[in-house]
Amino acid sequence: MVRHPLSKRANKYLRKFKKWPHSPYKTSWHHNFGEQQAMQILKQATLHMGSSQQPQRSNLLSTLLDSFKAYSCDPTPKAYYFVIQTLTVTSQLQDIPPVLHHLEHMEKFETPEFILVYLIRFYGLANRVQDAVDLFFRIPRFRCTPTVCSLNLLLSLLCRKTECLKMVPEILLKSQHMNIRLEESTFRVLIKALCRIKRVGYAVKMLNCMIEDGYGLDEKICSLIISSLCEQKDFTGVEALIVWRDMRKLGFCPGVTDYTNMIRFLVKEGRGMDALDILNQQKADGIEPDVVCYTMVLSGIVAEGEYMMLEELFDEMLVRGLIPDVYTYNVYINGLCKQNNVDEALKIVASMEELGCKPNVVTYNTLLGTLCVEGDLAKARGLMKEMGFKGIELNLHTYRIVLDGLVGKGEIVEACLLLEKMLDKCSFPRSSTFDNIIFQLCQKGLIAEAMELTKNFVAKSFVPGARTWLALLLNSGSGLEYSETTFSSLLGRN
DNA sequence: TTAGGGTTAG
Repeated sequence: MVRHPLSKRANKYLRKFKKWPHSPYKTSWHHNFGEQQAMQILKQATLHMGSSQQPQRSNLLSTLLDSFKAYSCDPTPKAYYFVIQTLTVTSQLQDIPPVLHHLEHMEKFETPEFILVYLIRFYGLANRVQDAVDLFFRIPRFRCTPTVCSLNLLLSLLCRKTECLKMVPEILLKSQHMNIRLEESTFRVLIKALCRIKRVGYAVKMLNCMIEDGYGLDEKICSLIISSLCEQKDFTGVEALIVWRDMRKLGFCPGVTDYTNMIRFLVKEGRGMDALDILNQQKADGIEPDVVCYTMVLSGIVAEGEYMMLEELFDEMLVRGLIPDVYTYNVYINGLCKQNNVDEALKIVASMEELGCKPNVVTYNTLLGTLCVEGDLAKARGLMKEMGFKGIELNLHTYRIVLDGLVGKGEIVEACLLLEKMLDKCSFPRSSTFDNIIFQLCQKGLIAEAMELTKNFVAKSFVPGARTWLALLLNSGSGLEYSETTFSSLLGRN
């Protein structure tokens, strides 16, 4: 049986034929249904737009308006958002202004900020910074109250590019007229940008301004400044120490990460004793430094040649109950080696093994380095054998250290054997070392061997230095009698 | 809570 819903014979008890006034629920349902249908049409239109041979450009706004009109509904913010998203994703940027114009002049609803935030972000990331700025200032015209979200977004976009930074002060000033209250997050955006463009001094000034404005000291911002300046390559240790001191004066209580960042930075800058000072501050503040902090400071102290302090600090660490690991021992052993005290260093290796801490390739490289510089090749050979027994693989450093030791002592045959092992592993010597070996081979009249070695290394894309070519040329029987210096100047190298 | 830290270079 076919039912005719509108037939007069329809069951009068059916809800839709009741003669009650429309309930708000029913109206709302109808309304929602209409909006959903309109959205559906809109979405289908975009699907066709993508697949059609001739894309119906600039029709998306009309489709939006028509589809809602067909269901007697007003276009919703959601529909506008959909249109704007589609236009950005499909790069139809020229169609965005009419949509915004319509949204501004023809609609009545308060445009949700996230729609404008979306577009501002899109413009910013698409290198249309001016469009982003214009849209930001236009926000109130969409009956939308701009918040710090939009402001932070715009500022972070501007801060991405050095050339846009000059716009920041104006934006900040105008945002005050737009009644946007700056928040700590805003300062964080700005301070981050300042740190990135290496204006940490200004970042600190801004921090001072925040405090003067009654914001209270923000530990997160302080940490951000510390970590940012520690990442800067051309920031000096002295500058870092000044910032650190100033922030502490403002009442900053550094956390373990801040201490670690600072110590690492100072050590890298070659300021081991300043790093030690920071470590002492850390202890005084009741924050226990761990093995890693101690190891960093120890290495800084070794680099500065403060060996007395090395002993003292190593002992202090043990007294505090910290257990040194292989990194710590390696630093300590390096300190002993720097004092040419290899015997004591070897004792430490033995004792660390007793304590269950296995020496590694770095431990051995450190020892080998000193032995090779001292010219004690017998002990160096012994250590290499030991590495073999213990299954510690030689790495590039090991080869280069030992190779230099052999060359330095004129052990050219052994050096060549090691070079061949390196060749097998594609580990290349420093070109100066290689040049030296070739030079010495040639001097001994082993021209064919020198040629062969060079050929094999060059075949693996190794680039010898000028002295190799010079030695081979001078000894290749070409009859050339240029002096070595003439060749060097011809090749532009020494 | 986790990661971070160590060796060469005339």
